[in-house]
Amino acid sequence: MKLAVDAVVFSVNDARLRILLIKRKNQPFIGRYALPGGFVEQDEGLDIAVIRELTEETGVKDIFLKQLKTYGDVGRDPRGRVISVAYLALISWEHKLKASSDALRAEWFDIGKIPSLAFDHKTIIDDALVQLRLEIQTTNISCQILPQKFTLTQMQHLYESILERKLDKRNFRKKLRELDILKETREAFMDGAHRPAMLYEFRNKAYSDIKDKVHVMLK
Amino acid sequence: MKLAVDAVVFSVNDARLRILLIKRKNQPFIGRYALPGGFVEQDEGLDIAVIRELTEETGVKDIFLKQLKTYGDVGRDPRGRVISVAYLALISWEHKLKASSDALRAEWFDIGKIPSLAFDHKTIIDDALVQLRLEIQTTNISCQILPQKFTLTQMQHLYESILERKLDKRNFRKKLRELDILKETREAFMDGAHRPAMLYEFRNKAYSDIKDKVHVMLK
DNA sequence: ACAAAAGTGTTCGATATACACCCATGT
DNA sequence: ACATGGGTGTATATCGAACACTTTTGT
Repeated sequence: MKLAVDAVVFSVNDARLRILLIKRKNQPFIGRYALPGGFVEQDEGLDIAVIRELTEETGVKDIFLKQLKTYGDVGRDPRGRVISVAYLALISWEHKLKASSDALRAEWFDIGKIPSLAFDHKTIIDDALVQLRLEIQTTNISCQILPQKFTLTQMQHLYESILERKLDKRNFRKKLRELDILKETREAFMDGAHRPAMLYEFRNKAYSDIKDKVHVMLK
Repeated sequence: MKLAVDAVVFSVNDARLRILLIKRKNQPFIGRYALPGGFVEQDEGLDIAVIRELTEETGVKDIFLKQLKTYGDVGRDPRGRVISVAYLALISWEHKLKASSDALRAEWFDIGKIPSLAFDHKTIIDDALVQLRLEIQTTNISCQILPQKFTLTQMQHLYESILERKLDKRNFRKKLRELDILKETREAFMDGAHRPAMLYEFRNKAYSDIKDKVHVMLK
């Protein structure tokens, strides 16, 4: 019986939610894409193992991790009994891939354009998305996936791509004002022939519930 | 490296939330109380393993199970590396303990009067309570812990003992009416020198989100 | 008659939702 | 001047919270 960890790594770029996948270079499922992950060592904690694997395989550092669920079906790995502890992982597009040795196999996919995957990894991603949808509505978890400084439109697009629905700009901003979790920087962000946008940052980047209440970010 | 499952089994009786614990009869922690559970067999799924262990140790059948979290700290078991997948388990007081051979060691404790526990089981219970508090506010999970037929006051007491706060009777009942998840039986329940209470049952005992929305049951 | 829990509606404040126009910039 | 996305407020509807008295039974 072997114990593995796998990470569903999300990031956002260009208003689209992205997921990190690895092209397998060993059997089984050689050539197929899979979640980054690997076996846990004998004297290694689970969280440590995920961090190690992500660093090895993707060069990514500074990752927010949250344990998701453990997958232990008997037939899930053709090599034999492998139990995998899945993690939800979030990083900002800023500090993705410093292209370590092994990292070449890591590729970002648009959520919704995910290729056929090895093992039960599609199921794991589906579960991760459900969890992410819950968390983004009830916690300040988006601070883990947005860049340090961001515009409110970027943030709204992140919410929209995770929730898969349009939100109302004025209501979204009003809610953010009430929550008082952001602060203005005095910097503007320009990316086209239009009025520059104010850049914001989180007052507190520690993961926490919003308003210590079940709470919904709305239309 | 060994894989175990442990279950945090909740039930409710006499308006108090109860938890099922086992007195250990082996080292380590001999004589201490612990969560029911045990090692997963080589060709056994996780869910199957929990059901088997619960049946063996407690005689309990017909249990609602939901995977909670996996505990894999290196030092959590003095015998060596043991990873434990924890489950939230709910049963109605009706079909608890048919006293199987091994079941004698199983005892129900009032939540809040939990003795000192083996391993990291106290942490697991704390995590389970957080999860249960979330679920009872957003799903119809209470159908898994209430008896088949129950009074609204019994149900309210269940909510109150899980949420650890008083709820308002009229608001609680109004909300239940709006949710339309219960139906009246035509039976009355009597247990003292007072007006008899109507017995209700769930329209649908399948676990599901309430109103497919994040939703709060209130004061 | 009294004690004890069951049952039942209304009012008020807070929050959710819907919605349209002006602003600053590059070309 | 126009095209593009940035930025802003108000009115209505829905939902949450507070609150007290009558009913039915056993003793």
